[in-house]
Amino acid sequence: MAELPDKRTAFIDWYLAVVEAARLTDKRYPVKGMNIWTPYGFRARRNLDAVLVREIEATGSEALEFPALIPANEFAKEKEHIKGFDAQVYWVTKGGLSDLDIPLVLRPTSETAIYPIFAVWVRSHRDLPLNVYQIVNVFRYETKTTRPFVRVREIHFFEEHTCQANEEHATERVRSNLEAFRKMAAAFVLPYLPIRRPEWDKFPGAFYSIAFDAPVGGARTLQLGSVHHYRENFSRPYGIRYEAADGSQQYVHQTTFGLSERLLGAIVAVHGDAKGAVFPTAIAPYQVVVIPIPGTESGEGPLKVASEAAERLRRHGARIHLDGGDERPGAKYYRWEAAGVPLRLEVGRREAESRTLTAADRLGRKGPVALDRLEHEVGERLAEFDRALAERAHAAFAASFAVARSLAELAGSTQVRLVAWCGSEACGHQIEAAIDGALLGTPEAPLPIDPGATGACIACGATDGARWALAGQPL
RNA sequence: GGGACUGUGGGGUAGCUUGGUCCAUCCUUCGGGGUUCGGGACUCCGAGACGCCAGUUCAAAUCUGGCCAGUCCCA
Repeated sequence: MAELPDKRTAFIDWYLAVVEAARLTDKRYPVKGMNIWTPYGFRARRNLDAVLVREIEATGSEALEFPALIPANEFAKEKEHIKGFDAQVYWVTKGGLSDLDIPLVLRPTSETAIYPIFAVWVRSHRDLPLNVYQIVNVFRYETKTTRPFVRVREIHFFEEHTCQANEEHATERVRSNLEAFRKMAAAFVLPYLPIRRPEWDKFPGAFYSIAFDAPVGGARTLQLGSVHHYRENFSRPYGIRYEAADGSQQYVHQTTFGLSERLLGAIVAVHGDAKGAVFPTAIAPYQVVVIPIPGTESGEGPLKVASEAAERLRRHGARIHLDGGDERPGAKYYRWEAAGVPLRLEVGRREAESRTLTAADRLGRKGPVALDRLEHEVGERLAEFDRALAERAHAAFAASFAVARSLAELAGSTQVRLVAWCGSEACGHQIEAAIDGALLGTPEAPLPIDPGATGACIACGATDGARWALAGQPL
């Protein structure tokens, strides 16, 4: 079996090889940017979605689902939004053999599908807040190279859409989303930084956008998701108004919160190593794989003990796989390590006789597990694995940032850079050119390193209004 | 939108410059047999490909054109 490419020097090749070796998708579907979710990959996706659902519903949001097709005239109502998505929509222009009177857009995101209906639903201040989300597929005609999970044309999309009584409440909703994402990211063991995007890079039609960026090696970053404050930018064109307590008519202020399977890509990119993927237990398709080692003369002992252990753990609620195939044990170890399974339990003659299994976690720690205390000890080892994974990820996170004091210093960056920025678009673009990437924006949370005093804008030298911003190379 | 490059079994490849030695190489994968069995076993048998359509030629994986698909660079 071939070695994986080196993660540090050939990141993209490594990433593609890991996705392939872990068997998360099948990329052979003959439409660009549309991958097949294999049973194993689908399990990961389902676990991921479960976390999203749990955390968003904890904030009082309700699931619903809108249709996938949007009439062209509704799609065109908000000018900035259209400009932003025009070039990447798929059109449905025919029904059977005849042309449609009104062409339909296959949703690239669902504002324009949902908001005409919000206008009907929202009548009174008593209808507010309206917090709903859906998990659906959206379609974007990406022109750049597509990559599994990270840049696809059929996106598995989580989108929350809300209506609030006023700007303050909408700001409050944004905060609540940031907090919900903090909990989601904890389950994924993904360190990230919430960053307010610069004006020219906010969501088309938004008042402002806050994105979650994770460093994934070198100066590269991956946007994990985003939260947007729309103010009245959509409620005006779509006529989403309510009658306030004082009898006046008011436009709602809206927010959205978007996430996708990119999170899975980030989990692979951040945690993966030279052996393949590494899944945190919350997402792992299988949390434990049990491998019986029959041996030549050990009889049925190992097999019986292995299935007993698997059955008990399954009843206990663990996601478990018993690998009873007739490959040699070593081949199975490699396979499940590449697949990112957190914990492996080995059952050979020795284990069967002593009723003590051998556990090996994906980070390389090994030790005995008494069959008597199986559920408890496996639970502890999984928790310990998550802790160690978090520690490793946070160490890498902290090491991913460095201050740059001049534009020249940005060239060839091997870290995400903190730069002093005056806030002007012209300077922003100079910074982007210097790092051959993007000015990600200004942090919305404490920085992972202490950069000291801001000083002067790295591009124009102005000291007035200069603040810390982040620059990197988005994947 | 402009340009460059690339398409060979399920995956990765050799062959292409200079057409014939190719009913296409090697690794992997898959099916079957035997020996094995605590970190990717060995061996034997078998399966599986020249992106599509035209053209040039006695002869095309190889040359030409168009199409399709993909990759990279520039806007």
